[in-house]
Amino acid sequence: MADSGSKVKKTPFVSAAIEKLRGVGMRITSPRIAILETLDQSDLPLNAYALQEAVTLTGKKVDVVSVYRTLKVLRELDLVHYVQSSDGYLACRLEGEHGSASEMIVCDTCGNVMELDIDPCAMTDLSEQLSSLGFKASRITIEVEGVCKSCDGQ
Amino acid sequence: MADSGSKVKKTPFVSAAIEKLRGVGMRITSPRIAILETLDQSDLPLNAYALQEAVTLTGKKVDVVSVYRTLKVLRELDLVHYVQSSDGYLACRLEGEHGSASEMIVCDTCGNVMELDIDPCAMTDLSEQLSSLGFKASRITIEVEGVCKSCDGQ
DNA sequence: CTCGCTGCAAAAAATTTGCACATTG
DNA sequence: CAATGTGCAAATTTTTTGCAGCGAG
Repeated sequence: MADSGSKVKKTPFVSAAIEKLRGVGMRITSPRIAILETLDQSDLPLNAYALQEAVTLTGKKVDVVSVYRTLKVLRELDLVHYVQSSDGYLACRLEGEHGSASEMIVCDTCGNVMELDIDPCAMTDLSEQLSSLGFKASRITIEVEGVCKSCDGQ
Repeated sequence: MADSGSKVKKTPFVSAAIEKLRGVGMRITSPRIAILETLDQSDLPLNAYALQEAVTLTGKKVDVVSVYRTLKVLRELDLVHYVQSSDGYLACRLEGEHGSASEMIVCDTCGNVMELDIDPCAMTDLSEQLSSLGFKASRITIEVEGVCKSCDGQ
């Protein structure tokens, strides 16, 4: 019984993640589903302990160790992004579009993170410089900190 | 006596850093100089313990605690960049040019890091999207992982 | 059934804090 | 001299590891 809330229909992120896990031959377990769902419902990046706590609030229970192990897997599958400035992981909802690239803007005030949908490989100035250096990029991370529109008017 | 090696003339990075520290009213102490010089001579990013070890190799001695405290200061003054993929700090040699922006390419093979000299605020695609979102950026970090030219031919 | 995943206990590593003493400016 | 910064000890926090038992496929 690795069913989270029984016949709750999964969100796009969770179903995609499950597919991806299955595709790689990993098992779909209840702790993993709980973690995916919790990540999916969080606006803010969560680190291992915060994630465990958040899962606990939903009534389920996961060991921090499993959170660590699961986060490691999710990161490898590009299902979550690590957000440096918030020290936490965020569900990657644009998954599949830009491969292992992540571009996000993080509001220092409200902490909200928004993924950008620029393809970094297509960013003229950047890719130009990369190719002139003969550098073969395999992963690009762009993190912009600042103040978002709604927080701007204080 | 906060003189590192007596009358050794400081490299641009170290002198600039000292100036910046002085400008903010911070003291120029020997542990700090040792840390700055060690960072300056390292091609690879160093974390607190690696940095302490590296300083020790030069004959000087610093407590890890001081390394942590100093790194914190240097980070605040934008004198070092944190490199996510290597989990370490790197002397910021392009300092002053792009303010609190950092763009670097990290070779997964040799670990070398090179700073790019693109001004992210001028990256057309990026700044366009930021302004259309009404986001006021205060710090931009771009990290590109991949394989550098010299490592490419294996 | 079997192998992967989980929880628990515990070890190891990383980071922080308090405080007396040393040093810089 | 008066802050500031340093080292040392120790507390905390974070992350990793080993292993027996459960559960997904």
